Amino acid sequence: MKLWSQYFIPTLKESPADAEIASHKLLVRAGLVRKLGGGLYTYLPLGLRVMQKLTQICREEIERGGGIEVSMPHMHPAENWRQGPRWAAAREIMFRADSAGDGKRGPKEPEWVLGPTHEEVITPLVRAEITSYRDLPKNFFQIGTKFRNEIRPRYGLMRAREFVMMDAYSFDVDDERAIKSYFAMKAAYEAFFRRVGAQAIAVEADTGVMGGSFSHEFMVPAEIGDDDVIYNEASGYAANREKATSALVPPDLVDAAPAGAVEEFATPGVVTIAALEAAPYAVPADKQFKTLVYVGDGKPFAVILRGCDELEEAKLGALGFGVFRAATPDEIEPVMGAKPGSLGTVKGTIKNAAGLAGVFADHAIRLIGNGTTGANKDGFHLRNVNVTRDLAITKFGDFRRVRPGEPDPKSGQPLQVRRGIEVGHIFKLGTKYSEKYSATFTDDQKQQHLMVMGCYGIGIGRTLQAVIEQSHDADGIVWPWNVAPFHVLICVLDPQLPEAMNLAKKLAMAAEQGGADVLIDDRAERPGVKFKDADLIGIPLRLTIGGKGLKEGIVELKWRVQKDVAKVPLAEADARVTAAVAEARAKAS
RNA sequence: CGGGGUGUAGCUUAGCCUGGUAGAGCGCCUGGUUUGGGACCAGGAGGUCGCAGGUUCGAAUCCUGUCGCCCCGACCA
Repeated sequence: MKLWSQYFIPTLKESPADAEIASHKLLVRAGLVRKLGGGLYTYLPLGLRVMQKLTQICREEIERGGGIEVSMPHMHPAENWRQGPRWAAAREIMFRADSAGDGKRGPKEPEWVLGPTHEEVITPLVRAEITSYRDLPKNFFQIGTKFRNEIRPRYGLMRAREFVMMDAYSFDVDDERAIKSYFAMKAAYEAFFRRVGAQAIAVEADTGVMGGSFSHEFMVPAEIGDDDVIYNEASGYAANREKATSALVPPDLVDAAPAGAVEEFATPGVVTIAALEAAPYAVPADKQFKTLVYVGDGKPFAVILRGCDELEEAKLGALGFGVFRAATPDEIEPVMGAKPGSLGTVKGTIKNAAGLAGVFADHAIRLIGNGTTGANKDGFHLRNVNVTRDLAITKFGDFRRVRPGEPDPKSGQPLQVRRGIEVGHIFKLGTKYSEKYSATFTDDQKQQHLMVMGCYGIGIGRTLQAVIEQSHDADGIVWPWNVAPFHVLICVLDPQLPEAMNLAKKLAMAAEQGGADVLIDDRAERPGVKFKDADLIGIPLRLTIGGKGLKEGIVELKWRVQKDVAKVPLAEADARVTAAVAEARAKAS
């Protein structure tokens, strides 16, 4: 039981100037957090209590899913990362943690980094400690602070530089068991989000810099989300935009017959899809081959799409380059023979074909038939271009961005889009890390094998904010029971009356007996202030004790989610409170 | 990192264009009247106008630089 007057809940009437979205405003107004700097937040008592509840529920569910809790350092020797598979890509988001020193030490390579996740720590640990198949599987997890140098922290806790995350790492003897571990974690995530009152859906996702073979993201649908979820309600298909695909190209597609030989024609000044669509050329965008040049691990490569399609850059990750980026015009010309706008991949037209790491074609270009593409000669294009006959293609793949309305790959129904907040992510990693760190075990045939890994993350702070985003009204937060900082708020309107405070404490004890956390508002404030604050901080159950009610012989009982107030005779108050708490707990479990 | 915006009291802000005593509301302190949905009256404290330089008789205001913060883009839990 806490007394408001002796606690610390600094609520605000006005929204802070730097908050844009509802949940961010409420985080600050309800006294949950205060900002230190961009993406850095102090958790005030109320915010901390919610974090602790989220953490405990997370711990329980991950343990139920097979997790074993550990705690790894936040600061890592950079050497661990240099040995790992993603130093080049990951160092971008890492903070160095050098000695503050006196400035006389001279510049050095970073000696330590602040951990953005912990594959680079757990894998060497497991390598050293686990060598036998008898000790597998193992799944280690921790709940703690992560550091990422986000280019743009945003929306309060939504994208922070320092944030609390549950991260877990599974080690298995083979792929099949690893998939089992993966789905055990998926089930644990579903249980976690259900218990904390967040409606999160699992969607297929890109593996990104983590690497690995497949993954799911857990998304909380919200307008302010950073990610697009592509889905079809009926078929159950749901994927992150970066991963989403569609059944645009029928599996039984037969390539159109060539209409004639490839033919060059002059297109002075035409360097865009739109310009080629216009008169006098009049080539529809879906009959154009669009050629983009990227640089992967230092070497250029080409990507071909239909003119009407957009590249989904994240899908290039499937090509296996450590890092990649769009090539600059200066890098393109020496290889292709022309500037962007006149590029193509017709055999024999590429100036230095050997200089390319490959030509990767999106499946959808097969829909083009006799199309048009750049001649690798500024001011010229080629027509009657056919995919199989004419183009130099290393490999086909899915590189285009899907559009709403396209057929869903599961059922052929039209796809839809909605925004979501990514609150969790699970990856089946495979052996990417175990290989680098030689994390092997001996099987019962005395054979050495690489451990098969998975890794898993839940953004605890982000989940907190997602819950608020999903559960609030015009007056404030509406906490789900299981994560509410307190379950019961007893508003004592006349705290100077001893009988009022005595009753409050008696009811508080009854509620606590029933397993509720209780806050008593004993401040010498006017009732209006107390009610406004009560709604703002969103405690699920409110009891009101006033001098007026006491004369009538009643206390009031009100749920945050409901409008109506129940007047409870004093004689029944204990029992009613106990019953209400029991009912809420039962509903929430 | 590219584009846009912004920085004035603990918080929300006016003033800046057109240079001349820095103003309000909330909050805070004192006293009084109030007391069931953010009370009222009286009094009071609190600001080197982000920082540095420049122009000027004079700069919150104009100029340059710099730092912080916010938003849009690429990235992530």
